[in-house]
Amino acid sequence: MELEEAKRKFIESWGKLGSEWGINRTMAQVHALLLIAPDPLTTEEIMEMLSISRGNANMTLRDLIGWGLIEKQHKQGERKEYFFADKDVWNIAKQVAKERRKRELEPVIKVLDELSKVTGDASDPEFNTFNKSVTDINKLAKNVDKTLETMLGAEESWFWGGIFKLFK
Amino acid sequence: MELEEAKRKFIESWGKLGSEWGINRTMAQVHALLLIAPDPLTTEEIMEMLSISRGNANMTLRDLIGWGLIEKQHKQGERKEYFFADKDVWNIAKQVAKERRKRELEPVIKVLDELSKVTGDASDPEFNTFNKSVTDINKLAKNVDKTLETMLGAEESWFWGGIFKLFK
DNA sequence: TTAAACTTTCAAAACTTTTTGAAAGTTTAA
DNA sequence: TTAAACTTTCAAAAAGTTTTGAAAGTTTAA
Repeated sequence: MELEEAKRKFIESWGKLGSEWGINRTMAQVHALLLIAPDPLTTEEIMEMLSISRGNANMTLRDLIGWGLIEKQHKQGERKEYFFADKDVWNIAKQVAKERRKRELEPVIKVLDELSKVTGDASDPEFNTFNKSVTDINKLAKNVDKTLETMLGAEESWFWGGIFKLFK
Repeated sequence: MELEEAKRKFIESWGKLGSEWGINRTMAQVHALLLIAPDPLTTEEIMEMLSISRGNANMTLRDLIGWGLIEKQHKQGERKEYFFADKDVWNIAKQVAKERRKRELEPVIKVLDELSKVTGDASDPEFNTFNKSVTDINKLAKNVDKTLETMLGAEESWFWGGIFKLFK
């Protein structure tokens, strides 16, 4: 396979993966483009390379900055803004996990805590089934939350070394 | 909060979480409904309780079976089919992780392996940046894959006990 | 067999999300 | 100041996804 084709394929695959994980396709594609770009790119270049509109490019770039995945760079003497991606894969994974934890896991835990408090007749199967499921899911969610917290605070070394060894 | 309200809230939250994670809202809601139902439910009951159409209910139930999250049950002397959810939260998590690994992670690793093979001029920054990113992501993806494999084969005990303790 | 009871399918409709592009806003050099 | 260079916004359009419901298919009891 030739480099240009490989780049296209990479951008396409990253986009598809993103959309399967609830991150919009364009956002993932712009991220992919910046990941393989040796130098920072301008909005103009990104629009052109992915055939997307100015508005779309702008919004997507802002979102990516919000996720902590890319940064702006000013080049002295230039008016344009340049964008570049953090290329450290461990940072990327950490950043995404951190954001999703905050945006999704935390609100769910809040609801589950409330629902765990509901009281009822211990001889009512409706109540018992509800209570058991909610309590169990709450435990799992909190466990995942704590695990993430610990992992996000950790250094990358153990990760690259392979967590999986711990579970053998 | 009163039980009926709590049930509604649980179904709603589970649905929202599902849609944020690329599982469709109705599917997650039907799953939630079955999770808190003490006894198996018929298609008819599910349609009614969630105000969805027969076609939608049928499709969703089949999908949930495909994900290994619910099962059919025949009641002797009855024509209707009853559905119930596996209530073991660890099984649910395992099942979802297993499916997503198969459906999403595996295809990505396949593409990354191909892209890692692309050769080029070691003095070309375009090639170098591409190669470094692809190789790193490939390593991460394989690491995650192996970790999942190990976790999925493991018993639940260490999970409920808290993985995070291992990383302190 | 038959027909009632139930399940499945699928094209069209409803809904949701994403994208566009023109207009408004902002910044900067002169 | 001014105007050129650039960024941001947002309502409307396009694209994508989910849902509906009627029709077709299947199973079973008699």
